[in-house]
This record gives sequence, structure tokens and C-alpha cells, in this order.
Amino acid sequence: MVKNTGSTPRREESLSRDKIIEASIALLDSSGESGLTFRALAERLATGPGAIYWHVANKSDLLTAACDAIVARTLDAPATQTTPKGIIRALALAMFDAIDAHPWIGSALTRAPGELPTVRILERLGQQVRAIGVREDAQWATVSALLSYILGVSAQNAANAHIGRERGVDRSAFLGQVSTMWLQLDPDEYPFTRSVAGHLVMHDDRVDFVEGIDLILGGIA
Amino acid sequence: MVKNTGSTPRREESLSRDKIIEASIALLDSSGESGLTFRALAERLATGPGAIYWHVANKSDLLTAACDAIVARTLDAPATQTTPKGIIRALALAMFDAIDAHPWIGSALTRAPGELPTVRILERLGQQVRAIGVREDAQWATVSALLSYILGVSAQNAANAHIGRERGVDRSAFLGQVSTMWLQLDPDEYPFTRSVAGHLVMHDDRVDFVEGIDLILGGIA
DNA sequence: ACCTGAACACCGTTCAAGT
DNA sequence: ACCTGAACACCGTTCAAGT
Repeated sequence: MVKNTGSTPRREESLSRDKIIEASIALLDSSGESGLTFRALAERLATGPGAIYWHVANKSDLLTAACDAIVARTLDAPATQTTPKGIIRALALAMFDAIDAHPWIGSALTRAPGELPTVRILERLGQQVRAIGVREDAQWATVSALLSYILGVSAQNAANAHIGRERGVDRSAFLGQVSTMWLQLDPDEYPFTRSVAGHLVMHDDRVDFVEGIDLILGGIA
Repeated sequence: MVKNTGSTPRREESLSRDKIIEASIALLDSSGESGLTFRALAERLATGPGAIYWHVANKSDLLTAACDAIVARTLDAPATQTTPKGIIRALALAMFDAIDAHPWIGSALTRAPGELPTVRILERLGQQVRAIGVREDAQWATVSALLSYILGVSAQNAANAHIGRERGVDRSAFLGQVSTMWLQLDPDEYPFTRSVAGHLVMHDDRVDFVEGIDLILGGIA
């Protein structure tokens, strides 16, 4: 049995980067993006706001770290698909569901370009695009289109959830509000928007999302 | 000549929603998203912060209004293309350039889903997708894919510009930093990301962007 | 009807001081 | 090495009071 070599025995409840990130995720999940506050976090961790800065550079660092923890977990799920396109589809859906469960990662993802969370997704997509057999010089464009699309949907879903929370209604009720807003637009100026307003309330986001992925995948072949 | 019918002659410099929005755009263009402050705005307009609230509901309202002003101007440019796909391409490029000139609209766009600025783009895209001859029940999926992709790229470009500004470097210098970061990743875990790191510095964002649009348009036919 | 500006209730971040 | 908590320099928003 290893004895504690230091003089001051470490408490089990001592602060750590991981513990701060876990607490941040809990806070973000329960109270949204505006719920993540150094003061609220400090209270939850039974410490002062300054203590957190010992383990974390700043708020943006904290947010991307929390985001990365979720993304890493999400991508770690074992692949049940076997074809490259199937894996891409599954991967995209896994991200969609993760953002549905943690809307705040949608905005966190887009706010930290080139950072670890985005790179994780980029890499996974890239490996499958290679497996499809896309020519070397076209790989970047393909992967970056997929990534932009996924991030675009993510950000919009996050925004939907955010505004829904603000108005105290759930996601589908919010879409209902948007739909009635669209129906009040000028018929001459906004014919298309009015024509899809009805579809907006009934549609399944998840299905539409994969259709978009398939559209891009279809453009490859 | 029409006489002023009211008793108090209106000053020419009196506050108005439009004047507030113009001042906001100037502030956002010169100092970024964090530069838009009710206090800074009040100073620029030679008034108090409270006065602004008479013409504008809150900061989010102000930001979407400023965003909408830019989007409306951008989409008002006369179409030089004649084919539906050509118009879509031109429209997407116009948005790309607008976001390049005013990076803050990237995040403003995604933060106000279903609002006027997004609907303007949606409508334009929708009309052209109809013109292509996409079946009624597939129109929504197509348009929403295009929109999500455009918004996704927008948000990322905005984020790139934002971080670049924070670090005091320009856009391409920032991409250079990301590129060297990617080259330091583990070769076994991140082969694809490393292989495209070089491409990241040399590529033309604008060209890549249209390639993505074409990929989606290709998936339609 | 429209504007003023002080006041309220917050923020992220820093830093001397403690252990 | 790590933590504390007061203090700094801000925010968005409100609202009594003015014209």
C-alpha cells in the first residue's frame, strides 16, 4: 500500500479540471448556456470563483472543454454500420442526438473552430470519405461540406432550444410559433416560406437532417 | 412647402430606430460583436442608454435588426445569373462575401432562427429550388440543407474572424496557427486531419464554399 | 411621446493574502 | 501548489423624473 508521500493529505473532494468540467456540464444541461457562471460553478463546487482559474484558463476554455467531453463520449460509441456512408450517417445522427440532449454544444462547437471537438468530428468524417474512395484533392471539400452542414444544423437546433427555453415553451411549441409567424408573411413576397410553414410543424428534424447528409453524399458519386 | 404641423419642431438629429441600427452596424463593423454595447451606442448617438430602449426592445432585437439590414441589402443586388442553380450559387456567394465583410452577422444569423433575416434567404433559395423542378415534397429538405450549409459556413467564418481579432492576427494568419496545431496531432489518431493541414493554409475559402453548394446541388439531380 | 441618467443586479477576471 | 474572496471594470435593463 502506497503511503501519501506529501505532508498534506489530499482530500478526496479536492478540485480538479475534470470535476470542474463535470459540474459545468451539469450546470449547462440544467440551466442552459447562461447558467454557466463562475459564481454558480463555484457555489456548486463549494469554493470561490478564483479557485477555478487555477485549473481552467477562462470561460471559453471551460466551454470548449465541456463540449469536447460530450463530443468525445458521443464519437466513442461503437460503430454498428459497416459501409463508409453508413458510418457517416450514423456519426451525423449521433451528433444530432447529442446536440438534442445538450443544446449548448451546438454553439460551443461553432465558436471554437479548429479546436479539439471539431477536429474529432473532422477526422472521423475524413477517414470515411477516404474509405469511399474520393480523390485526394477532393477530400477536403467533401469533408468540409459535411462538417459545415452538421455544424450548421447544430447551431440552429441549439438556437431553437435556447429561444424555446427563453419563452418557456418546448421545441415543437416554438416551431409552432415560427410556423404561424411565417403564415402571416406577405403572400406575394414570401410564397415559398408560406408554403412550407405547415411542413415545419409536422416534420421530423432528425429525418430531414439525414436527408441533407444523403444529399451531400449523393453529390459525391 | 409643408409646414411642420406639430408644436415642437423635430430636430433633424432626433433618435430613430434606423439611426440606432446604422450606428450599431458601424460599431459592430469596427469593434466586433463585443463592441456593441448600449453605453457605447448611447455615446455615439449622444444620448443615454435608456433612450435606446424606446426604439428597440432589447439587445437581441437590435442585433437581428442590424443583421437583417445587411442581409436585405445583400439580397437586393440584381441577379446576373439566369439559371436557377446559377442564381443559387450567386446568392450563396453574396452571403459569403457579406459575412466576410461583416463577420458578426454570421453568429447573429444562427442566433435568430425563423426570424426575418433567415427567412429572406430561405425564400430566395426556395423559389430557385422550385424553379429547378424539385418535387413539392422534397423542396423543404433541399432548401433546408442549403440553408443549414450556408449558415454553418457563416458561423465558422464569423468564429474564425472573431478569434483572429482576439489574437490580433488576420484571418489567414489564424488559419496558419490552426494548421500548425493540426500538424502536432498524433499521427496514428489523426491521419486525415494532418493530411489536410497543409491544404488549410493555401486553400481559397470562397472556392471551397461553392464546391459545397455544388455538391448539394449535384445531389438534387 | 420621447429622452435622461442614476441605480439594480448581475457578469468575467485578477490578485493579495492565506494554507 | 492550491485555494479564498474581496475588488475592479464592466455588462443589459429598468424606471422615476424630466421636457
